[in-house]
Amino acid sequence: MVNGRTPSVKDVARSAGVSLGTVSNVMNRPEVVSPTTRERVERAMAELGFVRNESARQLRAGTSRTLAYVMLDGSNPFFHDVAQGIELAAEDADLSLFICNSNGRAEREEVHLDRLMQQRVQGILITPVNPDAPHLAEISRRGIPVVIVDRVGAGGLFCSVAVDDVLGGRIAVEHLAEQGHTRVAVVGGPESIGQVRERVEGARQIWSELGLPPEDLTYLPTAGLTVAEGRSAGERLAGIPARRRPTAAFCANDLLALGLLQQSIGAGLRVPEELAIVGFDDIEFAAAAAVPLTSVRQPRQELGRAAAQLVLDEATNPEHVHQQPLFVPELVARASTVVRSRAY
Amino acid sequence: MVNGRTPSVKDVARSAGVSLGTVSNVMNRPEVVSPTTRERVERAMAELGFVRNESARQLRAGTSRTLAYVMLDGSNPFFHDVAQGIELAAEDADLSLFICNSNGRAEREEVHLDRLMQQRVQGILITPVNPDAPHLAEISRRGIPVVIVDRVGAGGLFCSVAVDDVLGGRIAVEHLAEQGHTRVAVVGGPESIGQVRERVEGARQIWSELGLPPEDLTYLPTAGLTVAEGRSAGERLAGIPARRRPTAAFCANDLLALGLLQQSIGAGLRVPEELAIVGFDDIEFAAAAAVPLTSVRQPRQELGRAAAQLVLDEATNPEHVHQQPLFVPELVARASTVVRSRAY
DNA sequence: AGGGATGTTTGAAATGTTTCATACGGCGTG
DNA sequence: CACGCCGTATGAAACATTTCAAACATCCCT
Repeated sequence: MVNGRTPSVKDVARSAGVSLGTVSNVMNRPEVVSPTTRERVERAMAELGFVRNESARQLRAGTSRTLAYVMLDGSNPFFHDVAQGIELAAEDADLSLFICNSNGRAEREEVHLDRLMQQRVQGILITPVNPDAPHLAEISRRGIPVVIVDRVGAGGLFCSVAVDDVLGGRIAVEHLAEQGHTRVAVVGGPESIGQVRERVEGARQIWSELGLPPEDLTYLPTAGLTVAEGRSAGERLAGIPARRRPTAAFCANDLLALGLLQQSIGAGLRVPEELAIVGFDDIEFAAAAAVPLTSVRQPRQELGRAAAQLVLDEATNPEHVHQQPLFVPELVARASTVVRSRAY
Repeated sequence: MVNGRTPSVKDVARSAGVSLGTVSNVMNRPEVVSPTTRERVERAMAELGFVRNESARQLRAGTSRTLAYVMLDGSNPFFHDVAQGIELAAEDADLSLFICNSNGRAEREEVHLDRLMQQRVQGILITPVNPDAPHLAEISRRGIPVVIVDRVGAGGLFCSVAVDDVLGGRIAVEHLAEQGHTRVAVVGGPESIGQVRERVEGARQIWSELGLPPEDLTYLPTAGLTVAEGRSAGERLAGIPARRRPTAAFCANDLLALGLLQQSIGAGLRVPEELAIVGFDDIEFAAAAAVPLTSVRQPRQELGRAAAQLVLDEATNPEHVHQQPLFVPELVARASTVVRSRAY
């Protein structure tokens, strides 16, 4: 604090009457320095208000102490739950977590990845706009561990942690069929989003396996996975004549489902009696909706935690081999599909 | 890429047949280098796959290119909207944003702040557990700009950006009184949270100014600002005999309000006829609830953006003076307080 | 007394940038 | 032809750490 400049190891060394190396040892290998000098150095640090300069440390040591997560959609609580899981794992490993948000835009994603490379982060977790984008492979080739979250990376190039989205679509629609529904809407889009494609695919699979006519599974495309899009899908649904209208809807995520739910109730439809609704992700607000939402649960935090562990393994274990664990989704039935007396 | 090591300016210089300084100039002052050499250098960079080492840059230049936001509660979408506003401002200034989450725990907050100091971030935005904590002042004294978000910093030590919480409490309860309610519950806690104290205070103020008897304003304390706590408050509310039970509730934030709404509807109460509900923050899920929630709106993104601008001003403008702008909250009336025919 | 062995401290080198004073090379002018 | 000027390019120093071989001190053992 002497002359405005923030003190460096050199200042601490001078003030404690030891050499540079000793100060460094106090910070990094306290066991090799004698208790008395260690204490002297520590006192000097406290007096001067010394704060280690992480840039210098990293430059010399060559290793950074941060992970990064690039999430796909900051307005979807699902991704924050994933981030929370990553954060917990990072905390255990004494690392910081840098959180970025691409908002679904490839060019934002690339800007963030560029910066992260410049920072030489230890590893990158990402829910990518497009898991096949060449820059991801490029980063990995450079030796920075990359783990894909909530998607399966193509060709085994990366580790990835995901839920079986096809299976998720299957169990959602199977549940609706079990409830006796024979006309079902599938709501989601755009199809450029892999998760959407697979969930819809799962719905179609089970529908045909159940021997139900394909024309009774109506696909309602949306321009995004937001509450507003859900409402708009609801309007389109309401426009279908009642006798042909689906009696149930499977939405590709919970935001859509919440929007659909709100619009339908507002339009006077009873849920689930006139329209049953299933979402996907099981975010906290699904259970908290006024008609609690049936949803396909992903283990959100666990997904993040597992991904973080993989990235750390890749960063530290020379014998690391890429893995692509698939979690099994689970249907959580609530009032939006089950008439009151039978719920729980 | 030659021998595994990532290439440095030196490698680029050698490969392009120029000196170190020239390569640096290409990156930092392209206008002083002749077009032909510039192009040669750029080609070399591309060929080698050069990525600038930010640690080294920062060490030498003394200035980092990141801001940080330490948020109070990662599970509340409100703070993510604030973060989004900060991010937009950071993007304009070509800075990265480091997002941390203290989860309301002072010791986590301190760990994060420590790390941020070590990184020598350009500025810190924070919604603190306790705005009077001495370490905040200490950081500021060291020359790192600190801006308090969503609270007013004590004693004008920092810049801060907030909404007038007392006023927010006033307009919420005034609105309920206008709707004819004469028994109102105020739901929120713990009182260690400043925002809660002030919102409750505002409610009390207007209640007494309206000449209503204090015993008809029931304070229902909660242990946190979560959906679950809102449900629990709902149970306690339902336990009050109908003729003494409040006919309206003002919740200290939207998560509480959503929980209360859900519990009440589940218990068969009609909203708003039997129980009117007002929340605070106006998060996106407030409007999306099955009974859209009346809420006191905070300009969430704007809050973040303004805070970022203040921190940047403090970081770059030597004549900076601390400011504490207070935004004016605004009541957004929806169906949870206004009977259908009158809503909008 | 000599010789390890052990435990602690030292000092210099190295990390990858940016900065800045200096050198260089033409070119127009006097 | 010498001079000064201007646009470019150079190279060494500086930034704050970590690392590591070497020096030093102490003690024990023969």
